[in-house]
Amino acid sequence: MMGTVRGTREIARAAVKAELAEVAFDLFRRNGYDQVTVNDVAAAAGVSRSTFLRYFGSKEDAVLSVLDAQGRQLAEKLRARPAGEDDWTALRRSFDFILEDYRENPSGTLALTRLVQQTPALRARRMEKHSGWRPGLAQALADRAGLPDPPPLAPLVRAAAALDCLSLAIDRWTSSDGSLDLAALLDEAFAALTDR
Amino acid sequence: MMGTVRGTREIARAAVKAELAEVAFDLFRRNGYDQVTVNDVAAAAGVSRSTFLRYFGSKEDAVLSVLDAQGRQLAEKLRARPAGEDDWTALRRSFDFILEDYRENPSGTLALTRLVQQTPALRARRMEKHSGWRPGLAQALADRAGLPDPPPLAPLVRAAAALDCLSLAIDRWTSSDGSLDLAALLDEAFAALTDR
DNA sequence: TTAAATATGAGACCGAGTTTCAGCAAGGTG
DNA sequence: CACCTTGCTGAAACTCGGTCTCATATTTAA
Repeated sequence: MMGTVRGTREIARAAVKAELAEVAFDLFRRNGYDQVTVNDVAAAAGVSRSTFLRYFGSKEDAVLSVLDAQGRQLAEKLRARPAGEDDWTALRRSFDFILEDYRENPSGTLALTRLVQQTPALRARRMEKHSGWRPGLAQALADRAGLPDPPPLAPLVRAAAALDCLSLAIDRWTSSDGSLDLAALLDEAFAALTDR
Repeated sequence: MMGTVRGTREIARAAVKAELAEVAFDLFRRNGYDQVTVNDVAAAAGVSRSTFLRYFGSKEDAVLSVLDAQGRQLAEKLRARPAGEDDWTALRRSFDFILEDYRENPSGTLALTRLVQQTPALRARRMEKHSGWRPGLAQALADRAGLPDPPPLAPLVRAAAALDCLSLAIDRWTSSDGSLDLAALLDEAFAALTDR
């Protein structure tokens, strides 16, 4: 399977979007999410309100649009796990690529997760995105197990629980200011599910 | 421990609130949540917009304020479970009182869960409420197990996973138009967690 | 060069939610 | 009975996020 072909147009769009996201994030972090209006961000980025809202469907997405790619990758990673592996191990291992981001850039990710944690609107939106990942992950689990369509409750429940482990581990890591080991926290969370 | 003393004032307030909720629900169900404005509901209930928004902090809460009581009761029920019981059984059993509502009034609960399922804003708000229940349930589990403060990840993870079971089972039951057995679905969901 | 597609900006518009203020009914006190 | 306090209500102004429309570039393709 080939990577998606991206014209110069698309690349330019992505660059602008990244720029806007960074401007927005800096403002939010400095002055607080609720204190900064969409107008403020647009003005700071030298762009109109309309344009800003065309790049991000909502104010929250200026912070959380990174998660969209993560969700897609996550389903891929899960499908790439060896066939014999049990659900919990497969789910846990498919999270590894996310942990890399946190390991490579702790200060950046910490700033972001802190902002999310402090802002109810962002917390809620993150949960929505996570819950949007559930069907894809559940389908991946069902396919791996050769389950009939439509899949029963079990894979959905496991996907949901695993995603909870991820968010809860990240939240705890954030609360510790990054001093705890995120991978260990995630293992601990999964253990709470698999140990009797 | 005695029940809370409620003056006539409080009772009147509760009655008005219930009346408003019903008017709102009927309108939402008939015309769709997004098509009905807060003004519409207020007018239909013969009350001002201000008053409506004083009773319910938000439009969503006109539908979902019932969950607030459920959350409080849930923590109580969990604390009332026998000491020796394992976490999963205690969590599962503490959900029983919720299932009673569904058994007693299937058509009403079906209409409500359908509305919630069809409306992204309501789905999101329900998730927020559920996630707000997690700390209370986790604390109850930690207290039962005699865990030190602050509780580790495990009880939080288990509370979250159990609540996912509840929502997923209810959603599946709703999708089946109430034809499946909700208690069996909930058992099935929990089994996906406890079975290896 | 021309024509079609695409990105931007501007402004009107809608609806949720907050805040302020004024009126009003109920209940207690002298 | 008159008085005053307390709390509920309605009206209106305001902020802000999000949608929609239209006009105007700017680019790409033919």
